[in-house]
Amino acid sequence: MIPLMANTLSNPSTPETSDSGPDGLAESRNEFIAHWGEMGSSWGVPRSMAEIHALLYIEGRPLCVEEIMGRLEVSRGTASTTLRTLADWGLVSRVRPRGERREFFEAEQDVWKLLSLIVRARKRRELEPLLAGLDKARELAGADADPSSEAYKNHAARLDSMNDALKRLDRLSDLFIGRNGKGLDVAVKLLSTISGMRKS
Amino acid sequence: MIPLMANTLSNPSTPETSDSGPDGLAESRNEFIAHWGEMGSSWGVPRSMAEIHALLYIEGRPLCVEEIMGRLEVSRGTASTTLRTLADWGLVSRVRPRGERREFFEAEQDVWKLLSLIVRARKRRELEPLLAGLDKARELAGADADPSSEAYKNHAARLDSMNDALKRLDRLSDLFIGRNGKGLDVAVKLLSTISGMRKS
DNA sequence: CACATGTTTCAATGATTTCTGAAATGTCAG
DNA sequence: CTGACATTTCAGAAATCATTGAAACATGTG
Repeated sequence: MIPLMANTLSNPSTPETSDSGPDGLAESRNEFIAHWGEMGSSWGVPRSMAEIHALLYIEGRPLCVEEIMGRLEVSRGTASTTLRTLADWGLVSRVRPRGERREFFEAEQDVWKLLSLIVRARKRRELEPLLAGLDKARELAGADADPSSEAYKNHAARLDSMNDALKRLDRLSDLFIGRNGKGLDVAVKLLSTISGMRKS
Repeated sequence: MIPLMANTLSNPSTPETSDSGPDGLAESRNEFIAHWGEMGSSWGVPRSMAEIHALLYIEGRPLCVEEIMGRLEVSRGTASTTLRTLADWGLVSRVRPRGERREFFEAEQDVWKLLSLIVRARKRRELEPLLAGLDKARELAGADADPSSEAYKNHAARLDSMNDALKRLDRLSDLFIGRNGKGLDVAVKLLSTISGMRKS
């Protein structure tokens, strides 16, 4: 909710974060990274991709590849590939400080925008192909079956109700994606109020 | 980057009619099973678990283990383990026809109920642990840091906004789960109307 | 009880995904 | 163009995850 974009782009070559002893902040960051990585891996996202993202998010400042590699103990190859993917998903952006040869990476800091980017990516890569697959299944069903048989009608009804539900989810995710990563905030707030008026 | 997957299920030879059985329904079922399996595997669900579920859903009738094994070419062990998991998630139920020794399995046919069961399971197994993890990270942050430092405040704000967003998602999923798999339908309808009222 | 039938478990195996590291490629300043 | 540095790529290695198959277990039956 609070704009956290106060990044210290000014002097990226000088590590300005604390490097002193036992640091609660560092512990806390590690905890966050570990949990985010865990979650990622149970949702089909490579653990180190989730970890790299978590690191960039929780640091809140642009990091170079070397720093990421060192912090998470991943290879250059993994870092490069993963950062490209994260950039493709729109979750991190590339930054080139003036007079700096290296590339830096910075994670989106607005959490709702973040979630909406994730939803958008998964919708496109998984939900939509599935819907297309259902259409194909629908066609195949009609190919040579007797359209008046019970079996056909039941089967078609199953495909249709699945299709219907997933199309609604698709629309729901459109809502989530929202125009400017803000409409979604509104939507969820509204939803919260709805939960109170449930009567069942 | 995206591996091509062989489709193990549908092996559509020539659409020649009047052979042994060019059954449009069967083709259609295979198509559905293949796509559902595909989706499952990109969401962290073992392909064969998704396939078994798809088979039970699309057949719409109780099947015994033998039939499942034969249809999807999986081992007895996989079938048993997977069916137990599906039953734990509430997605399939065990059925024992009278005078029948074998156990039969039947998938939930109400799609919204189905989705709400999935949401419920993932919420409990993944979202809630993550929220607990964030709490822990929050504590660690307070351990020895200077609570008035900029670094501390920014870090805490990041954890908080993440926590806040995920808690809302959690509540949103409660709404989805609804009482009897019906309140959720209402929720989605309401959501649809919301999408119309925001233009930005 | 002994048997027949059906189910579960789990170590071993197999398959797939992810990661590494070094070579190839790109970029830029002089 | 050359050299210094940065990034990407990708074949193979490693790690992870899913599956098998057979033995152990369960349950009902004569």
